[in-house]
Amino acid sequence: MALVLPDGAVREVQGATTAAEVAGAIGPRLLRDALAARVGDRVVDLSRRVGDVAPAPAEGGRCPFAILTVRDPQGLEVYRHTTTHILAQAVRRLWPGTRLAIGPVIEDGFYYDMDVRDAAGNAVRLSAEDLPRIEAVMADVIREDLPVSREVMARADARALFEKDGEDFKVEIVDGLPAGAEVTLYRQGEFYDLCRGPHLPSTGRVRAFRLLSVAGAYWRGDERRPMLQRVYGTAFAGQEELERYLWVQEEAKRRDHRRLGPELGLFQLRDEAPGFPFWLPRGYTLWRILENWSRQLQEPLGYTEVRTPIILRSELWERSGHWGHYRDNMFTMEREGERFAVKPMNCPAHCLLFGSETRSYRDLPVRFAEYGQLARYERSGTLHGLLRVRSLHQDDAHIYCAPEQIGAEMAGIFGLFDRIYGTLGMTYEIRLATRPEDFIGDPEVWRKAEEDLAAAVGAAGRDFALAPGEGAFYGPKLEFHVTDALGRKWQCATAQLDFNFPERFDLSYVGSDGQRHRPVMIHRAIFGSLERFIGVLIEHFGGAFPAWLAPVQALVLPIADRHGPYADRVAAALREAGLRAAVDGGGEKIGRRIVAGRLQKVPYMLIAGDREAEAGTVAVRCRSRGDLGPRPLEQVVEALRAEAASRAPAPEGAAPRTPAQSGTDGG
RNA sequence: GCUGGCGUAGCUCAGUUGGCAGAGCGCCUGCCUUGUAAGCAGGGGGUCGACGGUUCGAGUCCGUCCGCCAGCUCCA
Repeated sequence: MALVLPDGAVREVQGATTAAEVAGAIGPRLLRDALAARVGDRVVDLSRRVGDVAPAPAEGGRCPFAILTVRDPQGLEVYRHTTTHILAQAVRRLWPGTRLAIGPVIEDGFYYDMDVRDAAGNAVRLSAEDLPRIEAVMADVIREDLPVSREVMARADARALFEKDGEDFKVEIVDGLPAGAEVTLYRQGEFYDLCRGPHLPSTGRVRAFRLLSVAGAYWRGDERRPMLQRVYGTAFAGQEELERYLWVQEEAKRRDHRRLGPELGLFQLRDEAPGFPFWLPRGYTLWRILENWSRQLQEPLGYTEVRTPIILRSELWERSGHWGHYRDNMFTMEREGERFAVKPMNCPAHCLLFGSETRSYRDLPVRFAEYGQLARYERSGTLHGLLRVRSLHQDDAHIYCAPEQIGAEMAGIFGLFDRIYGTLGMTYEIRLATRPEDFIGDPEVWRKAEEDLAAAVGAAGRDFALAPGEGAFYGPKLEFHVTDALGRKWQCATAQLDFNFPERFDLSYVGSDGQRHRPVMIHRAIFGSLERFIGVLIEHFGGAFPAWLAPVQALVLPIADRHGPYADRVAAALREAGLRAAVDGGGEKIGRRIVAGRLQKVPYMLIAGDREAEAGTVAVRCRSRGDLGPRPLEQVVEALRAEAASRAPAPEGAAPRTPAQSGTDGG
């Protein structure tokens, strides 16, 4: 058969040749680095014979083939997967009564869920202090360089084996495998595990790993089933990559918006109102800047802003379907024998507004924007700073349009997304979330909506991943997952196509043919919720906002008391130009007040002493570049005004400087 | 919501076998009148998350509740 290598070269081999032999034939160095192989689109062990794993039509035909190393994402996955087995093996060596559940690879690492028990069968509670011990045993396993072998078993034999071992979870997994599935076992030394594979050729290939944490996790995610212990870990190609990853984790902790927010005077989270943030003047300044920016971008595009009631009668929610499909997430109340609910979404109210007058095709699209407050009940355990709250304000809009206008509207929405995320220096990935189990409407209509959304993404020249079953109950969603400066992903923006609400609210417009037609509805939010978005921005910028976003853009520091009046004049001149300025005239020495300003991450400090007051200048100190020396006041005001107006990124950029970066490849 | 951990001054945290509630930073006052990463001195500040119990005596032990953190689950 003919293998087509990634560089396009074709290699003729016998079907009985193993992937490892192919690697060896290509080069000894490749064989040394080889972790697994990709044959067709299957990732397989190096020990597999290519003829056994090639896709069926490959008989005599051409089959794509690649040797995977730790540099390939799929190779790294195999590498981490074997590391999970090494983890399980180590835990077993320490606590022989341990029963294993599942140990998958996840983004950036892996975990293994286990019921840890000692030889006598007593449950063992792991803590962070146990991790180094486990790591030491894992290092032993790696040092022993145990060959990893794959065995195909009859389902009944596998079941019997795990039953004999008391591995109840594995038995349950075997029983749940689909009828025709091949049951495979992977062995390394004394350890074996039910596993689909593939795996590294031997345990000695793992170079750098670290166990990160231990936490409880329910078997199969079901709180009625046993709580297992989940050990999280990660593995990288080498020590340097591992260190870099750990550094990013540390940096993420330093940037935690729950710490920075109160520290920078942005918001408070208080016991008095769990999930409902309190916004302080500086945080609310940031909020208003974002909200007004959003308005400013949307008004020219024909959006009209509305405001609808926060509490509405249950009949509305019954009509929209929320009562049946979203009630668990709503705050409800009863008065005079009637049920009410705080709105968790604006769409039903907007539908009432759309339907309140006769609409002509000439009026379409109608675009209602709203920044009003929503409330969603979230279970107490899910609350998390600003990223998961019960009070949220979306930069929401509902577009009512004719079916043939969907493409153009979606293009307009993509334009807004690019404008906003581009300005903030964030990229995004798109996921198409399709029909959930609990849905309203006609499956055929759903299918059409999903197709339309996919087409819209294609028309924008973008790619998407599928998120099956994760759509809203009324329609499929495009989710925009933005990547922040630390490479973490957050779901913020969303665009949803909805044929159901127009139906339920019997919405119509009069077409050019004089007939009534059903409009299509697009739900969309760009920031998502202001709360979450500000939380993400705080972590993205580490609190060091670019000048246009900074709640205080310039802090004026008089050297001595006698410079107070001049400092006030400087601040007044800045405010006159629409800039946000504050004066720190406290009795501390200048060095002390500079430290305070730095801790508040103010972009510019303007120092005013005798020389400056005399010459009408200020000594400019920039957050990233330090002391820039004296500049004429008018020049400083103008430069700062221009910087803010352009929404320029912070001079130092949002990307963190890492120990691994020498400054040449800063992202 | 579930499992585990935690809750002491505005913040970060000490507080021994149950025996007079502490430190650093911040805050206030005074001195200094300040020149680019923390000047000196003094002072105020606590229902030890809430409620109940055990005890001569509870920050400390027990119970219930509330909140926070991690994970599960869920999602903007």
